[in-house]
Amino acid sequence: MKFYSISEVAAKFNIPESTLRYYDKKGLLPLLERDEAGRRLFSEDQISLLETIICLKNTNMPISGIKQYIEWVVEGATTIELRLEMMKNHKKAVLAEIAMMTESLKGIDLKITRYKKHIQEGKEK
Amino acid sequence: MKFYSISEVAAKFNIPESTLRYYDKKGLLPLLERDEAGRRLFSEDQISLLETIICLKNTNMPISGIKQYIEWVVEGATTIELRLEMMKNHKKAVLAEIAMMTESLKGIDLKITRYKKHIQEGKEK
DNA sequence: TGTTGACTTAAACCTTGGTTTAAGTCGTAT
DNA sequence: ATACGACTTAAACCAAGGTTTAAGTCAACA
Repeated sequence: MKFYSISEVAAKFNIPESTLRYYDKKGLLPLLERDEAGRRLFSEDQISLLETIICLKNTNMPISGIKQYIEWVVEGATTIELRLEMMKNHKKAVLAEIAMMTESLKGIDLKITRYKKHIQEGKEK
Repeated sequence: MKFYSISEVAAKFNIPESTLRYYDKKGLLPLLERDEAGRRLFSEDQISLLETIICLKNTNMPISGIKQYIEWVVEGATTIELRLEMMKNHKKAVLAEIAMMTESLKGIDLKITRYKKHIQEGKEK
C-alpha cells in the first residue's frame, strides 16, 4: 500500500504542511499512521478523507463540524443516518449562502453599471 | 430630515448595536452625525451606505476593503474609476467563490445520494 | 429627587483558523 | 563523522471580526 509523506500531501493539495498538522491536532485526521520515526503516513483512504475535509472547508463548514463528521465516518455504518442529516443540513446552509451572495451580487452589478455609465457620460462632454 | 437612533438601525438591519459601533470605529461610517448628547444619528444617506456595507460584507469583502470603498465614496466623483475597478475585481472574486462552492456542493450531493441509497438498501433486507 | 432606559467610551476579552518558532530526531549522502 | 534535509513537538503568535464590560452621561418619568 502506497503512503504519502506530509510534504507530498501538502504539494498534492497545495496546502501548507502546518495546516495539515493543525488539522491532525484538531482531530480531522484520525487513524493517521506513523512510520518508525514518528512521521505521518497518509494512505489513499486518508487522501480521500482529506478531499472530503477540503470540500467541507470550501463550503465554510467549521472545523468542529468537520470533526464531528469525520468521527461519524470512523464510527462506521451505524452513523450513516446522522451523516445524511448533517449533509442535508449543510447543503441547505450552502445553498442559502450561495443565494445570499448571488443576491448581493445584484447590488454590486448595479454599482458597476452606474459607474460605467457615469464614466461614459463624462467622456461624452 | 429623519434620523435614526443606533437601536432603530440595529433593529432595521438585525445587527447588534455593538457591531454598528465597531463599524463606526473602523471608519465604515464617516460623516455620521451626533446629537447634542453625543448619540449617533443615522441619516437616510447613512442607511443606504450601510446597505452597501452589508452587501459587501455578505460577499466577504474584508472590513479594510469596505473602508477603502467608503473613503472613495466620500471623496466624491474623482474616485469613480477606482470604485469601478474595485467592484469589477470584487465581482470576479465573488463569482469565483460561488463557483467553488457550487463545485464542492457536487461532492456533498454525492454523499447525500450515497447515504440515501445505503439506508434504502438497509431497509430492503 | 431619584431612578430608569437609552445611549456613550475605552479597553479587555473572545473565537476561529491557522502560522511561526525553537528545539529536537532521524536517515542518508559526503 | 558530520552535515543536511525532512520530519517531529509544544507553545507562542497572529489577524479578523466582533462582543463584553465597566464606568459614565443624559432625558424623562414617578
